[in-house]
Amino acid sequence: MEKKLLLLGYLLSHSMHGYQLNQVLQHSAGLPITLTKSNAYKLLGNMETDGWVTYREEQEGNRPSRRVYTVTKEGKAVFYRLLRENLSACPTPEFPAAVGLDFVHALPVEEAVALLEQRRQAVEARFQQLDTVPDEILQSHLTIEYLHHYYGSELEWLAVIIDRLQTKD
Amino acid sequence: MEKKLLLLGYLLSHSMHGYQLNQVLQHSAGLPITLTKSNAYKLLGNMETDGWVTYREEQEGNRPSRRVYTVTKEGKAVFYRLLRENLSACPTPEFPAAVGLDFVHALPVEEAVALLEQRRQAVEARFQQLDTVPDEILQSHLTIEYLHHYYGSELEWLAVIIDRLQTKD
DNA sequence: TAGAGCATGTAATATGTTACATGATTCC
DNA sequence: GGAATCATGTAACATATTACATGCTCTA
Repeated sequence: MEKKLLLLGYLLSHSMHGYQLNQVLQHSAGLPITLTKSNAYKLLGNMETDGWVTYREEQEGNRPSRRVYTVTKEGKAVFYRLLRENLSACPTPEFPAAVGLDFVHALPVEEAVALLEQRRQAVEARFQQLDTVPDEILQSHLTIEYLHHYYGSELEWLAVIIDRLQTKD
Repeated sequence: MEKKLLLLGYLLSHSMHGYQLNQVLQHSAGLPITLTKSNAYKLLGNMETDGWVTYREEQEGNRPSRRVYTVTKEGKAVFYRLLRENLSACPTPEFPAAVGLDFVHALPVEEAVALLEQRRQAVEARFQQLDTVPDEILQSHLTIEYLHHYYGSELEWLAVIIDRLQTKD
């Protein structure tokens, strides 16, 4: 449902066609969930069947025709319902990256440290990327600020853990 | 794959049957990913087919017989491969709960604040739960420490945001 | 004797990813 | 002339959840 909430939210502020949406989704590294191209198309199709959105066929010159989606009245109602649910509850986050942590001790300390150091760099890269987002965009996009905050605290934590592993050695 | 890594990791330290595993999974609120009962059974079945684990049928008294799973040599090799991958890379976390943040402004400020306040309490509850885990368990379970750290920083952030929304009013 | 616990699973459904298909247009 | 871009999607597969089925045992 969160993916539909995301789509409805975007479409409410600007009517868009699928391709355009995908560009938004791909180029912003600041998304809190994954949404792939083909899945976005499928979800748009589903929401259209359910009457949450409608589209009008549009064509610019001889370009392939495209479907510009607009949220219907029912869709808008659904959006508000989903939004309220999403804000008040706390759908549990998934941290696949944390699964290995419980088993670090299965590896020799130096190797574990080296691997985590690699990870630190990967996280650092993502953090930097979010760091370059201009302030005026940050203000209207709380999720980016959220992720920025998350990756920052992640980096701190990783440093602590790496350090702890090393000094225990 | 992370779920299989999780299962292999658990089974390497103690051979277990499915039911026992599920008890571990359910009662520890400190898991970084979701793993439901029927999915665990299915994954065990798959891993058995792939030769990563074997089981021996066991029976206590007249209780329903159970399958005690043990990791094979191949399974162990897979475990180490998955563990190295998991530690060095950083599979992106999913934050379904953050999706709504970008759209808070679609609601009247007071309502948004009230909803987020509700969320804060939900997060607080989870945090408290992790907070009661005794230190000796924390030490051998980095993921719990990880989640504890995460929910803590989440609470701080929520407080800041709620405050910001209110004072902008 | 009724209900909770033990122990396994299946069937139906939902959700999501990957790779592929199409065919025009624009840019180099 | 060839590659990238525009724009849509489908088919096959992978993954996961929900609800249900079974049948025994132990406890109140």
